[in-house]
Amino acid sequence: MKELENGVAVTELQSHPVLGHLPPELAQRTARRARRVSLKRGEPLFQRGEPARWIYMCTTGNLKLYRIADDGAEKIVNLIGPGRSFAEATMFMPKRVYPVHCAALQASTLIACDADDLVSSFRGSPELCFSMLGILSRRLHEKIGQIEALSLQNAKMRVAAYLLQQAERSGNDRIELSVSKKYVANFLSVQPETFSRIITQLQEAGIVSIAGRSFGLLDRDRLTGIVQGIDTDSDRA
Amino acid sequence: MKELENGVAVTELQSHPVLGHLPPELAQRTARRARRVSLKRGEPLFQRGEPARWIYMCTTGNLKLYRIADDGAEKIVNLIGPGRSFAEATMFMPKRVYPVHCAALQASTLIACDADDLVSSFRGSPELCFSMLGILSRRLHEKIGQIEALSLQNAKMRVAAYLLQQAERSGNDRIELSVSKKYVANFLSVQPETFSRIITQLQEAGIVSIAGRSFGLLDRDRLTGIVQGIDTDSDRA
DNA sequence: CGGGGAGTTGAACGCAATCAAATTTAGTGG
DNA sequence: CCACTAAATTTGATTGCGTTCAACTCCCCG
Repeated sequence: MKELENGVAVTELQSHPVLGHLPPELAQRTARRARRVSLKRGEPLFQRGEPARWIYMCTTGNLKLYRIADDGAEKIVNLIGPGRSFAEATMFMPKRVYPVHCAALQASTLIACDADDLVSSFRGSPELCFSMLGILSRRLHEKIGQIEALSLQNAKMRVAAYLLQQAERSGNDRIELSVSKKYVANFLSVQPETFSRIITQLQEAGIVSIAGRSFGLLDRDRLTGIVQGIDTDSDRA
Repeated sequence: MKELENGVAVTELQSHPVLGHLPPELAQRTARRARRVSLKRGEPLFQRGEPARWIYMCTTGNLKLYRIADDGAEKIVNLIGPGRSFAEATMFMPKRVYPVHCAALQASTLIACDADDLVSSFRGSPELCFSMLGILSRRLHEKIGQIEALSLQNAKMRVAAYLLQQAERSGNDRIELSVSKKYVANFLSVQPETFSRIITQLQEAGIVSIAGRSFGLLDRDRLTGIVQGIDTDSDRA
């Protein structure tokens, strides 16, 4: 991990989901105490259980937040891309440690903000607290969605739902995976082989087109149907 | 749903995870605007998507928070018993609606607090915000744990982990399910049949004793071993 | 007593994991 | 920029865990 110069431009904090709302003076101080961090591909940022001294925002690259089972198996809980912040929730936990591991999937750059300093900023500002409460409840909601998906949907449904979600995000019918299929598969709790089989199956059914990490949505309706359990394909010669 | 008299005793709010910290005057007002609600077995409290006008604390009985898939399958996201509060996160969501359904598993009584009123109380109090932030981050953490468990652990591991967790909670080696096995099974994302098979298997291996909804932990170490993937039983004649 | 839900047990099926291997792609160092 | 190596992806074959379907018992409560 390389820590570059201390301090970042105040304007850079503007795009932060939470810190964008800091009043000018606090934004100043926070920016001054912030650090820019750059990670090489595969390099870890922090370990689970480690004291959470910093909270982060990704500026370039991609990261994974993950857990490791006793047998060494890895489960990606979230994939983080540019503009996304993470680890803020640690600031408010009784035991202030990271609840997951974090590592870079590609060379990445981040902005790190001092947690202790921010906590004191929050103490004085109900507005800030509210935007943070909003973010946390949104994430909680998101996790409930993930749990539901894992429990009620089979692999094909989860993949279909993911593709729809990604298309939603980009606005058009093109999907560009920012990380390798292997990691997307893990995030969806599916083996890479299974993921591969499912997307080729979707391609053969004319529902999507695939070119490396680029996907094209050809038939959004049938994809929606799959998510809803109305699976009318794949059963042909 | 039966709504009894308006207002509850201030002392009752003391035991609330969040509202226990309200300053005296606010506690007064909140208690006055609160309602006591009683539900019959099976009766719904709210639906997913419904405007979240109230937040709740369970005083007696048991409730389920759940989602419903398109095919009608139900997934319990949380089981709520006496002393546990829920739905607070809705207060801070951009769209203030319940993200899950809620229904009573047994005749239950609850205390309902007015959400709008509370939000304004929070606006003035960073301390309250902080305790709420603490609760939400804790729940977020908890959900991450559930996701990890669903992805990395098989059915037997999840059951074993649940038993250990329940024993942890009660402090001794006795576990008393407060709801029927059916619901526990659903919460663990396992079919009732599978749950039944697993616990009889654990019983035959001498790891637990079962009497209805009462369990006794006979061999905590081997149970821990199962969670960690070191499964040395069940493979015998 | 009778009805219904809860729980258990048995049998068969099917989805997705696992194992194995071939092929393509991406990353790295010279 | 090329060559080399490691990683990613795909395809095929096989296995097994947990679901599903079905039948039966138990027990609580009306």
